[in-house]
Amino acid sequence: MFSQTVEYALRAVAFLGGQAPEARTTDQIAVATRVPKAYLSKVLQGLSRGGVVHSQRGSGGGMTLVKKPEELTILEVVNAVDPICRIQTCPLGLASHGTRLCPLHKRMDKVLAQAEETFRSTTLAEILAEPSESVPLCDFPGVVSRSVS
Amino acid sequence: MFSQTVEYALRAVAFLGGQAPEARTTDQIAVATRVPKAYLSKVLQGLSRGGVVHSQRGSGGGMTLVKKPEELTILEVVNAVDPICRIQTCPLGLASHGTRLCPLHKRMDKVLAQAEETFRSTTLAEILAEPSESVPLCDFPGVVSRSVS
DNA sequence: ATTGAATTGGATGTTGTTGTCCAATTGTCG
DNA sequence: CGACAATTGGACAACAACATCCAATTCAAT
Repeated sequence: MFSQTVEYALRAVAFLGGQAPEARTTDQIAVATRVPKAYLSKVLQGLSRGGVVHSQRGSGGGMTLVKKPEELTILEVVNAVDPICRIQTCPLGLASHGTRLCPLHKRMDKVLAQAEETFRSTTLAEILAEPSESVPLCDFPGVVSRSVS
Repeated sequence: MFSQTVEYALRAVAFLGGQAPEARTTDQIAVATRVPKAYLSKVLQGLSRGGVVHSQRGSGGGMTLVKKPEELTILEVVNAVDPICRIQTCPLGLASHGTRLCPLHKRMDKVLAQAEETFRSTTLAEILAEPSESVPLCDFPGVVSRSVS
């Protein structure tokens, strides 16, 4: 139900958020998140255009989060690469349905609305801080995920 | 976020539920739901294999719902053609994560769980009966959707 | 200025979804 | 039985998603 692109984008952001504020290279992110390097670069381009990450070229460059984890919602990440598109009008194009959705599409849109809300109300910081048996992207349960550099 | 296949399947089922219990031909469904005929036949095959509809060949044949609308949930339809696949294990394949999801994937799975629940708790009958400005698949607001035959 | 590190963009390949077409099959009806 | 109606299955085409590769560009550091 979620695209690979979304999955990859969230992993990348989770990694960046768990690291020191210094820039991380695409290669570093790819290794840590187990995402194919070449494709990850495309995903990161999307995140960059969407204003989620900042990219810096040249030696010492790499990717950094634009916002602090406390201010970055999952929804922003998702929407940057694969926007949740609410059902606005009748997909059948029935003129009479206009803006009002029929009961069927109301249910489908409800699911989209729930997804939006769940993602909007979750910040990256929450995900990183949440006590859990397994830390995001980290192979050692309960261990604080910190820089390897 | 939803596949075309799911959209088409739901339209087809909504149409069948709004009709008399007699079988409806793929052509009839295609016209009524504005779904490409040839592709619809594939979708209906899926619904048939999934036990949602029954198909009858030959003259006078066509598609019928297996269950009564009151007993058919939207989830059954969705799962027949494009199953909602919950996140069971860590997508990174980290051994240590095992069955426990990290906070990130917990959130993603939560959305899937919400979708499942919304669809599970909605029957076709509810969708057909719900008072609305626009009846499913019907071009005339407020008009009861009934057989054209 | 030169070198090396890093992103960027384009071209390309691969796979899955969507969609079409048609012959074969199975059934009803007269 | 014969004619017709309908699904079934397979092959195929178009397009988007996923993925790879490489040359060009940009920038820091020396």
